[in-house]
Amino acid sequence: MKAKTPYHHGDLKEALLAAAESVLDDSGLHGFTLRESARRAGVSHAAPKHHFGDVRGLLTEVAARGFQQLTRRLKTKLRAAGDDLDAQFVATAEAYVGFAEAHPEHFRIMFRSDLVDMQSPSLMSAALATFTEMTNVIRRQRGEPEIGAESLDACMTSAQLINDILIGWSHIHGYAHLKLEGQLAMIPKAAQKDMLATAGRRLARLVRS
Amino acid sequence: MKAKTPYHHGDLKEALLAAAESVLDDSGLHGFTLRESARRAGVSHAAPKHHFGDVRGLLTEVAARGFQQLTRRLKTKLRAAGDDLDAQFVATAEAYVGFAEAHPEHFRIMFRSDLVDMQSPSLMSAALATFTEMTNVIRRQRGEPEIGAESLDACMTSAQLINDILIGWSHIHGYAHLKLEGQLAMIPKAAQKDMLATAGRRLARLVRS
DNA sequence: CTCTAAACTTGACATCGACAAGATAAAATG
DNA sequence: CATTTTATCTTGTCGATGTCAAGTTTAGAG
Repeated sequence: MKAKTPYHHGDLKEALLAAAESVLDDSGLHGFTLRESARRAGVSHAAPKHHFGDVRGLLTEVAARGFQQLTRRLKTKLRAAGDDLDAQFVATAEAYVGFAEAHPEHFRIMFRSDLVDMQSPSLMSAALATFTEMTNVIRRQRGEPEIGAESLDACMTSAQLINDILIGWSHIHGYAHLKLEGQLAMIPKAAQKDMLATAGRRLARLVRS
Repeated sequence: MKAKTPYHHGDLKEALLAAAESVLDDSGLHGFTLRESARRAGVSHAAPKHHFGDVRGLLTEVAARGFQQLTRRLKTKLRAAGDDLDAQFVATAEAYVGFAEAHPEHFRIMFRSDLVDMQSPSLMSAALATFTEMTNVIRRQRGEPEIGAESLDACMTSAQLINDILIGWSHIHGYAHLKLEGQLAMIPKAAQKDMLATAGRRLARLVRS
C-alpha cells in the first residue's frame, strides 16, 4: 500500500517534467496546463509549486531539456558526418530541423522568451552547449581547434567567426521555424526535398569564401 | 446620450482589432485576453464572438494585419534602397528585423500556427503579399521581371529561384527570430551592429554566384 | 409601419494559476 | 531511540478566463 501512493513521490520533479512533455506531445502548448501535468504525474494540482514555483518555472526546465536533446542530436549527426565540411553543415541542419519536426511543441517553447526565463542558469547552460556545438562546426571549417562551452566567451572576439556563426545559425533556425509554422506552404514540396543538402553546400561555400 | 454608448458600435470589428493590438503592446501575448480586448473597445465580454468567433479568430486577423504592416515596411524600405542589389538585400533585412523589434508581440503571433488559423483566406493573402515582395527582390537580382501575388504559384517551378528565396528568407527570418527571443545574448553587441549590412552583402553575393 | 435578422448584453459554467494553511513523512538532532 | 525540524505534498479558496445559451436592442428590408 505504501508503494501505491506514498505521500512523498520520490522523484516528483522528474516525473512532472516527463508529464509536462507528454502533455505537450498530446495536446500542444495550447492544451498544456500545470494542473494537467500534475494530474498525469499522479499528484495534486498544487504539488508542482514546490519544485518549479509557477508555470514559467516548469516550462523553463522543459526548454532546458529541449536544448539538451538538441545537443545530443547534433553530436550524433556530426559524428556520423565525418570530416567532410559540406557534410558537417548538412548534418547540423538535419539535426536542427529534424528535432523541430520531431518535437514541434518542445522546439517552440525553447524560443519563447515570454513563456520562459531565459536568464535561468540551467536553461542558459543548456542553450550554451547547443551553441558551442554549432560554433565548433564553423571552427572546424576554419581549421581552428574545437573549444568547450567554458571558453566560448573568449572566442567571441573574431568578427569573421561571429559572422559565419550568425549566417549559419540564422539560416538553419529560420528554415526550421518557418517550416514548423507552416509558412513554406506556398513552396512546392518537391523543391523542399533536397533543400537542406543544397543549402548546406551553399552555406559551406559561403563560409569558406 | 445616444452618442455616448450606442447599442450598435458601428465599427466594432475594427475597434476590437485596434484594442487587441494595444493590449499586445502593453501586456504582451501573456496578458492578452479576449475580455480585456472587449473592455478596451468598450463592449461586453461576449461581444467579440459575433465578429471573430473565438480568440483564435481574433488573433488570426491580428496576424493578417501584421503581414500587411510588414509588407508596407518592405515596400518603403525597398523603394528607398534604389536599384543597388546589395542595398535591396540590406533593405529587406532591415525592414523585416525592424518590424520584429518594433512590434515583437505582433511578430510572434504571425508565426504561431498553434494560435492562429493559417488557412484563413485573409491571413493567407496577407502573408502571400509579403512573400511576393521578397520574391521580387530575388527576381530583380536575377534580372527577371517582377510579378504580382496572383502569379506567384506559376513562378514556383524554378529550383534555383526557390533556393535563393529560401536562403534569403530563412536567414533574415532566423536572425530576426533569434534576436527577438534573446538567443543572441552570448554574442557581443558590437558584433551585431553591422551584422545586417554584412549579411546582406554576403547573401547578395551568394545569390549572384 | 412591421418584421426579421444582425449586433450586442447578461448570466452561467468549467477550468485555470496562484496563494494560504494544513497534513504527512523524511531527516536531522539530541 | 525519541523529538524536533524541515521538505514535501494536499485541500480549499479566490479572481479571471473562454465559451456557450438566452435575452435585449436596433438597423434595415419589405
